[in-house]
Amino acid sequence: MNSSGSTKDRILGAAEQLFAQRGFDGASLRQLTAAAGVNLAAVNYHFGSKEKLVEEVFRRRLDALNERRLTALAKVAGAPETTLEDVLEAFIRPALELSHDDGGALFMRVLARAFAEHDDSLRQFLSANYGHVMRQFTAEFARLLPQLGKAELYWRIDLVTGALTHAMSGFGMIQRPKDVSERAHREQTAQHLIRFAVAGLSHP
Amino acid sequence: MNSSGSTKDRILGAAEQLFAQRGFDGASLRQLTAAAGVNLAAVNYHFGSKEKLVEEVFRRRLDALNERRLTALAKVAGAPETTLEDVLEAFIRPALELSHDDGGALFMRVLARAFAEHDDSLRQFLSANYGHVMRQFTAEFARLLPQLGKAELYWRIDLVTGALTHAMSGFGMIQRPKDVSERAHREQTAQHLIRFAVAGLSHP
DNA sequence: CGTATGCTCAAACGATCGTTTGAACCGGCA
DNA sequence: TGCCGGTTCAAACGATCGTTTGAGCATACG
Repeated sequence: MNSSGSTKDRILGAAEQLFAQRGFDGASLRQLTAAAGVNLAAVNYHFGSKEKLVEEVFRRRLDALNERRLTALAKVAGAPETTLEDVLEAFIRPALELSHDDGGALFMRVLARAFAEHDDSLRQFLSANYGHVMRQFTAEFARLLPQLGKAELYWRIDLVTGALTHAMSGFGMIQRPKDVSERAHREQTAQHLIRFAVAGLSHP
Repeated sequence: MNSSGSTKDRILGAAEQLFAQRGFDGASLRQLTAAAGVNLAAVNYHFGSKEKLVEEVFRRRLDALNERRLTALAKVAGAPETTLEDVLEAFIRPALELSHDDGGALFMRVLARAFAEHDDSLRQFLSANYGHVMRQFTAEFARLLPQLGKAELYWRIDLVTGALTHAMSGFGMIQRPKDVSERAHREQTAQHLIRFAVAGLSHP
């Protein structure tokens, strides 16, 4: 049972963990409030409903993540010397750094679940609030890969997105060996993902 | 309401559709049996429990899919003239053909959900029954990519798997244009996936 | 001090879940 | 015809779900 921070924060932390573990439907408010060490009614009091709580779990992480992504992108977008690697770094590194924050790694699993669940209201919420981020990155990819048709570019971005989502949500078998520091492992992971994405985007 | 075939088949068909649509937890037996046009108690009578029904949904499709994958792999495995494309064809084409069977496309979504849901008993079932397929493909990839270390190879296979799962479950934006025949679109899709996977696996 | 406000609490609400029950129905065989 | 194993049926079971209620508590302000 978590007992630090405000009631709202304790609920959000426990929600992140249980949503990653059992899904949005699978995690009940009773399990969740018990894990957070708060009363059952606290969720509806502070968030209004379970669905609003789900949205708040996303908002808390995605606001920070996407701001960092767009900041990094703005530093390289449009510049003549910018490479594909630069843009991919702007997209990938903020996510890997988030994975290092406490609870951040769990959130990537929650995010992957959101992709898998075809819940319409959740997808609408994500698209409405964060769709512009993907659009900006796509525009920069299009600039750097002028030889690709629109359909071809979308295909490749779609496949790269799938690979990154899969990898960053930790479903894969890749785990940090004990003799590698966390910082070094993150660097290795970034290199793997970026080189893979470059190959997938720019192959002939 | 579906009203063709045996009760068991009607249940399996409706289950595939509703599991893809709302997830394993999200689809209730009451919705499911209503869609199949059978009595609520029929699921427990024919399958024993909801969990066993889930396993049977997987078994029905995966037995056929993996048999075709292994047959195709056996035709090229170990041969000196075999290319990476050949092995990837053996892996990808049976899945794309399955997507064409009635209900098969839905099943790929169900499969993607199984990846996203971290339900232990389901993962154990899949690993125990179909783990050998991935192992055989991995061995052949290792033979064709001798320059890659074990860790590097696993990384790349993991990323490619994520991309293919994502793409084949139809989460992406790629849809068949109206002026392209279904057969031609499947061929285009196969080419996209295979070229992408080759680039991701064999980049320098 | 008194009271207003924000929050927590145990308890209950109606709905829905997976599962079980026992009777009804059905075709084939003695 | 009469019975019998396999199947379907409506109904009910206890459990659990998200949500609501109203009393109780604490802190701050007049």
